[in-house]
Amino acid sequence: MVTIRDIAKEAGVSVSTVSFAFNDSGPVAPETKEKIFEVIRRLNYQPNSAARGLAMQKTNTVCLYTPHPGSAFFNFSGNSTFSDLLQGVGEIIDQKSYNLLLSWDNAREDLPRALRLARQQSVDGFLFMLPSHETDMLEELTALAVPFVVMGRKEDISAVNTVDVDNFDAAYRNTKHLIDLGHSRIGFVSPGPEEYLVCSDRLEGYQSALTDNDCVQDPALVFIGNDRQESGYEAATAFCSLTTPPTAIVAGRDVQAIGVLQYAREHGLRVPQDVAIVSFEDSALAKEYGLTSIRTNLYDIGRESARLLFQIVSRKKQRAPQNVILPSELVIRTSCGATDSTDATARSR
Amino acid sequence: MVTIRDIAKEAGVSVSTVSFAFNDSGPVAPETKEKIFEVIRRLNYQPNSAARGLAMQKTNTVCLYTPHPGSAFFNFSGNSTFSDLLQGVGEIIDQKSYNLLLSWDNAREDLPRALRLARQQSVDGFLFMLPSHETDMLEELTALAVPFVVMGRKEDISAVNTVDVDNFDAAYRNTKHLIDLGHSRIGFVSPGPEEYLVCSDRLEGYQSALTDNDCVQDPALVFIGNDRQESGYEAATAFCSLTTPPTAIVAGRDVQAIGVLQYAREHGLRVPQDVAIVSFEDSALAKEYGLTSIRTNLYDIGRESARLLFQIVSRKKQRAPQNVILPSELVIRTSCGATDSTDATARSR
DNA sequence: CTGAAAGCGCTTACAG
DNA sequence: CTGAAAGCGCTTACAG
Repeated sequence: MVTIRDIAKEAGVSVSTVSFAFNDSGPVAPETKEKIFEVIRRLNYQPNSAARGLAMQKTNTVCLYTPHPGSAFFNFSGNSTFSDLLQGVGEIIDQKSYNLLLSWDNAREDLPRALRLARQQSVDGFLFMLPSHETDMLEELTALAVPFVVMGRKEDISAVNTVDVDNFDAAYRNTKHLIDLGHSRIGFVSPGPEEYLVCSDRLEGYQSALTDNDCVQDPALVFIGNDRQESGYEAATAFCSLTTPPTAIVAGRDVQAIGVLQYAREHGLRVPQDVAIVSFEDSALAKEYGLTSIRTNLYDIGRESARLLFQIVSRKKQRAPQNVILPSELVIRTSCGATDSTDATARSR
Repeated sequence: MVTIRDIAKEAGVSVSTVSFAFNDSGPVAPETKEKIFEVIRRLNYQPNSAARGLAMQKTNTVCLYTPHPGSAFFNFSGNSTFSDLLQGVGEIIDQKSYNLLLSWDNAREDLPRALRLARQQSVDGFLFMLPSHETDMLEELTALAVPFVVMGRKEDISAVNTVDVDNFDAAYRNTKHLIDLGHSRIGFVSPGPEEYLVCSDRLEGYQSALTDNDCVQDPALVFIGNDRQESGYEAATAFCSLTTPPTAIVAGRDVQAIGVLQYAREHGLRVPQDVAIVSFEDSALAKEYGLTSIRTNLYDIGRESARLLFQIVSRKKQRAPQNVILPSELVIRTSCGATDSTDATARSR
């Protein structure tokens, strides 16, 4: 491989001059600079990143830390989760010309991978996509003064940087919206297992809205779903087998809402007249099926997290951690009955 | 951060001895070693990766190079593509304790990102997930003697290392299977745009099977679909509006097959009696819906590619490139009519 | 504007 | 078995 010395020799200048020219970090005479760049281009020179990193104490790469790729969480919010998130993160990474290290925990190892990477100074910062708390790790990272931001939790561990949509609030608003439309018996489909913060937050938001508005809190009206359309269908089946079925359903994610719609269609239930539906995500599906849904975009979370991380990385001195709450927007369509609705099921496909 | 000198000082030995002990790369007296490790543990020492990389000329990271995260290709084979692939790659990466750099092309830059990374010696090798040929880049990489393997193409550019399932063969067998069952008018739903090798290979396999067996080749029987269930539904709609609809359909991917099933159910067509269906992927969906499908697992491709890459990376001298073709298996279920079929639509949900 | 030199934190012959 | 020293390829004060 071609090194800076090769360039210096070929251009007849010193190594430092080449460095100054290449990085535009020192005064170099125009003609000298020109000559140097001619050689650089001719030899396809690129500075060795390890050498540069060592000298500058900087890697130019950030680590996106996720649960194991095979885990359910990885694909958590439906089809596009991770790729949406990645797109948001990638946009900023691109912009900054950084590298992205993708890492996850390895059961075989004692030391969390992120900690090792931090101690090795392999990356300049971390973006965490954590299914649950890992307080110890985050504390050590803080102690080491390694920049990081946690994505997708609303917990006010105000000691760390976080970016999230307020899932509690989103669920609260979703539910409240149905209540305002006159519903009081409302079913809830959890987007996934309760261990996930997203899920418990949404559940709690739903419950609080009910409580605050003196509505029934029936455990039979809560169904733990997953990322498959089927789970929405199953939830609807369960709800409708009750003596008093709910008149409205809060689906934890758009695919589940589709499952509910399917059930409704197959069983001659009109939406929203017989059952009103609201959902989360506002994915392409929501648009297609006329679902009222709350926009909780992982793309935004990815982008804002990355932005925040770069802010921290580039700051010299420590600052108080930031807790970014992304606005979520209730997008009203036909499935909830708030508009002078054409029947949503009629849209079929 | 704690350096090797800190350890040496604290343990009262030289820096080289610490290095020998830590890496088990030289003779160290047992007591010395013990003392050293005590200090290492106490101070949470991990060698600086840039320094180590510079000294050893090795980064311990490989790059998974993909189209831009936002691109359609990224999510190409349906829901789980990338995460499946990643799981396969991740498994091997974990095993080798390597790092994974995720990279993609940036429209704003002239130089392909992979080339820059290679020249910078930022990674030890590449895993390419390319939608199309990038011959120039691959050639320079070869010239630079940078190890890489290309995933997901069957082109016999035998000059580079590749890993793929034989999509042509898979489509051929899928189609032949239907022909053997007595069908001669067979529709084909492309899994995506024809520019993608996967798609053109599958299309050609389908066409060859028809030609070899004297079946009709009707352009109206080829529908270009995408990664959505709807495209299967639309294909079925198009096919059934023909004067002579096909009696069997080769769906380019499982979700499309589901779309076809849905159409069949809604229009009272029995599967496989009225229309037989075969598909690709053998995803969880195929199992659930009793689809006959060809197993073309991206998990396998990821795993085998990573394995091959590590083989190359660890080899000292260059060897002739390998072209790995992964076996694909035709999994017969009820949708094709080969078994004494219970009606596949009856399974509904 | 330019260059010689120290230093980033490791590894690895080479002596002892 | 142990240590002093060179070297990996950069950057960056410091002199000139």
